[in-house]
Amino acid sequence: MSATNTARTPLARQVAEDLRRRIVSGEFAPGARLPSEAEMCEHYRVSRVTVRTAAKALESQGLVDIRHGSGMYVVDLGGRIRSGLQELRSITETIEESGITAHVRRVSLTRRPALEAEASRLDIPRGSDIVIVHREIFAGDETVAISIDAMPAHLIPPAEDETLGHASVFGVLDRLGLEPVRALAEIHAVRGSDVDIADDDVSEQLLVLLDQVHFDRIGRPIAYSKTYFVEGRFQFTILRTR
Amino acid sequence: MSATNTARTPLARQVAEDLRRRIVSGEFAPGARLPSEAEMCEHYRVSRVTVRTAAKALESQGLVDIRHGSGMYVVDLGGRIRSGLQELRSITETIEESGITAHVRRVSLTRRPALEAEASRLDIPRGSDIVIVHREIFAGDETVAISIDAMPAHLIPPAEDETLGHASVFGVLDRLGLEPVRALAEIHAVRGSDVDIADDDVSEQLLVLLDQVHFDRIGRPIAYSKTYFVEGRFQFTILRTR
DNA sequence: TAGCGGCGAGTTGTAGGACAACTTTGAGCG
DNA sequence: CGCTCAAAGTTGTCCTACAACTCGCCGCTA
Repeated sequence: MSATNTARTPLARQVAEDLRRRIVSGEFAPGARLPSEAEMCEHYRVSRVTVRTAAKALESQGLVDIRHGSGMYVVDLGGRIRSGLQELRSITETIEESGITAHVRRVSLTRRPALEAEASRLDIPRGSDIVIVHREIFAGDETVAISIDAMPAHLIPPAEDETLGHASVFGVLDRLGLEPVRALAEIHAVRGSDVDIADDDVSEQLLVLLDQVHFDRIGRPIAYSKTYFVEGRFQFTILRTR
Repeated sequence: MSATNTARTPLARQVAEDLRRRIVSGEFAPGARLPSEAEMCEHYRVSRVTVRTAAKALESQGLVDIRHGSGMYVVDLGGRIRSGLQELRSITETIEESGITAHVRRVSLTRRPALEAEASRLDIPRGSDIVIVHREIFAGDETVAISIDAMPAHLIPPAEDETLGHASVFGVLDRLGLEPVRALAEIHAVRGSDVDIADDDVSEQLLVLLDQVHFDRIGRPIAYSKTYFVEGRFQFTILRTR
């Protein structure tokens, strides 16, 4: 890393991401003290302001703890995972990180007019088309989750229909210049038998529904999704901070 | 607010909290541009470093959006709530904020030796005493949630037994100098009939279980709690950010 | 010798000024 | 009317300095 800002990503963000990578990679053990701000300035060849901005970002992510007069420490939550649902990343990615090797099967991809409720959630004219991707995520032969993703059709060129849904939906959105930066999620408990897309494997189970709307940087909704996790087969966590 | 730092809370934090208060109070509408950093410096009588630190904190809380060369804007999520579970605050407080006027009833307070699993979660010697508070939160005559809080008994002087659990447990912990700054939460879907503390009102319902461990600044577990939300009666949200 | 107190080095928090990078606006021109 | 571009405004980064806090070391004392 150098002080010359070749990319358009702010320096502080670059530093934060590298620091984050080094921490989760285990270069710094939980509870360990990180190098001082002065040392990091030398290492990254940036000013103290930049280092501090990066450090503060990691702190509010709950990754490190900054103590006045003492130093910066890697947060130790007793071996429990620290990357949780409060950080926006794809569901498949989240599941992978928990150590489960998951497979994704696209059940269907549909283009059809949006219902009233769908149009209102995506803030689009009622009756305009949306793209709906129905997927199943499983580990071995067990279903871990079922997901429904919906996006305004005008955002997705038909050429993408082939690829969309076989891997992360995020990847496709990124390629189209639609970067979701925020998502608002609700959580519900539902019976598998009450979910019409559930197959036999899950209809007897309880499900945790993660009901989300994704937004881009300027606050426009670009997708919504419903992810049904089969209770007990995959456990996500939420790190709450002050 | 003044530049003289009378309290021991850092200036940047004070500014962040006041700014936050002003935003949620509606002084700045969603989508509106906030005063520039320079203007805030004058208003709060602090340096730009402090203002920026506060602003960055609010940004990573998902409350504002800072755009290089343009300004700072209140995040607009289409009227949906923005204060979610990713921020650590008491459950009662969270419920109140959603507009529901909730009442708390303490069902019981018990001191007894910790079971194996409990001791391990709280990182205390097996068999040492813990304090268990069983509470019910309701709106009108409907049960909204049932909660179980457990803390190492040696942290709670018996004199507190009277008050503990009639309001927020956080308040008591604060007074004892035990400030929880992080919590790791798991979420489960459970049947009311499978929860032994459920009364008749909820035993027929589905419940969302929020299973948490609370930590202090240096990473010691100081409490764990299980909160059972009756599905459909109170909806919490999670704001996910990148 | 054990305990206490305080000094000092190291570290994070805040201040102020300067310039770079970026966005927005609007005046001027074809 | 639409385009270019200069200028003003705003956030990003750098530098230097000092305040506030933490922690270990060392000497003093009982």
